[in-house]
Amino acid sequence: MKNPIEDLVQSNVASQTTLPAQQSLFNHGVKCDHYVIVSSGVVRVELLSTSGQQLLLYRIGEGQSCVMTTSCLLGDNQYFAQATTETPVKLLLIPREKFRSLLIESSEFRDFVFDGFSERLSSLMQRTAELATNTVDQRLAASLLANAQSQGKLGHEGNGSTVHLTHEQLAIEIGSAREVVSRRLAAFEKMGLLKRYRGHVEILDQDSLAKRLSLS
Amino acid sequence: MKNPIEDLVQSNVASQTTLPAQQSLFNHGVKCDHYVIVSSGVVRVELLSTSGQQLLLYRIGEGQSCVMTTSCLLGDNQYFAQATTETPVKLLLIPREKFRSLLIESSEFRDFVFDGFSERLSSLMQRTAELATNTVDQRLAASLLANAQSQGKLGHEGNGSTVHLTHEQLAIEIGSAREVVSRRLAAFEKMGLLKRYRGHVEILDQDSLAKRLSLS
DNA sequence: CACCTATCGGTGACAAAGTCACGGACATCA
DNA sequence: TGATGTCCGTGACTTTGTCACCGATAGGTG
Repeated sequence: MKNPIEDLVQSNVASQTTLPAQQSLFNHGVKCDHYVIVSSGVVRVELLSTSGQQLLLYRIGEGQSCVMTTSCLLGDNQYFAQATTETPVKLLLIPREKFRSLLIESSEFRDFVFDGFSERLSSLMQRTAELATNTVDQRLAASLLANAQSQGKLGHEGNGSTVHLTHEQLAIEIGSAREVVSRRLAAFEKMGLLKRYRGHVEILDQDSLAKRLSLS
Repeated sequence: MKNPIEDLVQSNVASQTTLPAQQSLFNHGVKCDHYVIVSSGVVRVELLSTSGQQLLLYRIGEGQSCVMTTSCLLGDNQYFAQATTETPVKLLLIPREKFRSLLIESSEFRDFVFDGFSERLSSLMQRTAELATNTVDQRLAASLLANAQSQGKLGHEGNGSTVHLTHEQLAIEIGSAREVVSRRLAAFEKMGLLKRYRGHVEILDQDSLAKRLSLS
């Protein structure tokens, strides 16, 4: 399905904004009176409990809409989640009234909005399932593989890759605690799967790591 | 917000079906080519993992739509969840084509559909937050209070109430294991908060139970 | 009634994960 | 060359989950 974003920009229906990285969305004028689409960059949505715990719920990538604000547009549901920019982000803003008329006029836009809801719901359920079902080892291995950036150093050492996340960040990623991640990483290192450094992890054996996803 | 269901029934746009309790929705002809609304009764949606674990995600009550099938209508997302009737259930079915045209013609219907999505998303996030944040004791106490049915026996004993759930069911409800629930209930009984019986729990001290929701 | 069977719940032993309280290592910057 | 803040390691402990097994109870059925 094609998203109708470019059309909107060209026809001046949507206005654009830019935000730097590490900014909270809801403290910066992006209120609930606009429909919001991320046109470039990544926004992370995470829960934060009263005790300061964090848990990553999902990310909003390029071309995806911020469902939370959409909900605000339509119902009056309260959310406990916080949205933060992970990278510099460009946003498309569509005023509430324009949003409503677009829903009526454009079947493509309607499908786009529904699809956003549908995908979010699906990914949230999937995430919940992973958290409830999989062990810390499995989730950690999955996160390492997902965040691995291959380091093709001039065709040399084709299997090496690095994860540029702190233990703290990995813990939020997989819904666990920093200490637990540290210990499991230490165990993985002892098995020769990876090497630990300050601020990043070097993955040595992707295949063995991948086997941990499903097994035992 | 008023839902436009009655209109739909009267105008013969929606067809009705009835299902008994404890039936899986997806094995009974309710396929993804209809938009589904629960007009009476309760449907529970739960995850089930490969190892047979269960986890209650949410319930669909009267006047609410089944978002999962809605998603199926629009996108092609896969779900790992299973929907089961908890009580006898009446369903309204709207064929896919009629659903699409309703979305265009009726702003009320459109709002209703969006609201369904929005509520689900909200409740799912809330549920995830509870599971991730609260302890077993807190969730158990909350579930007991939520499922307590007051037993006003002719104005006598105004504080007594009963929860007609097995330990197993309570465990699914709060996302824990049967044994854990048994042990925590035993502890609660030792504190004089409740009394255990086969198949149900009698709550003696609601106030003290309520205090466990937030504290320590 | 006696028996069978399925469900329900209790329990011990253990494993996995989370929490608390440290302290040390490293980087950055004045 | 401190001073500070972030990152990580670790021990001790609590909470929660898992496994294996058992007895108790309810509801049939001959």
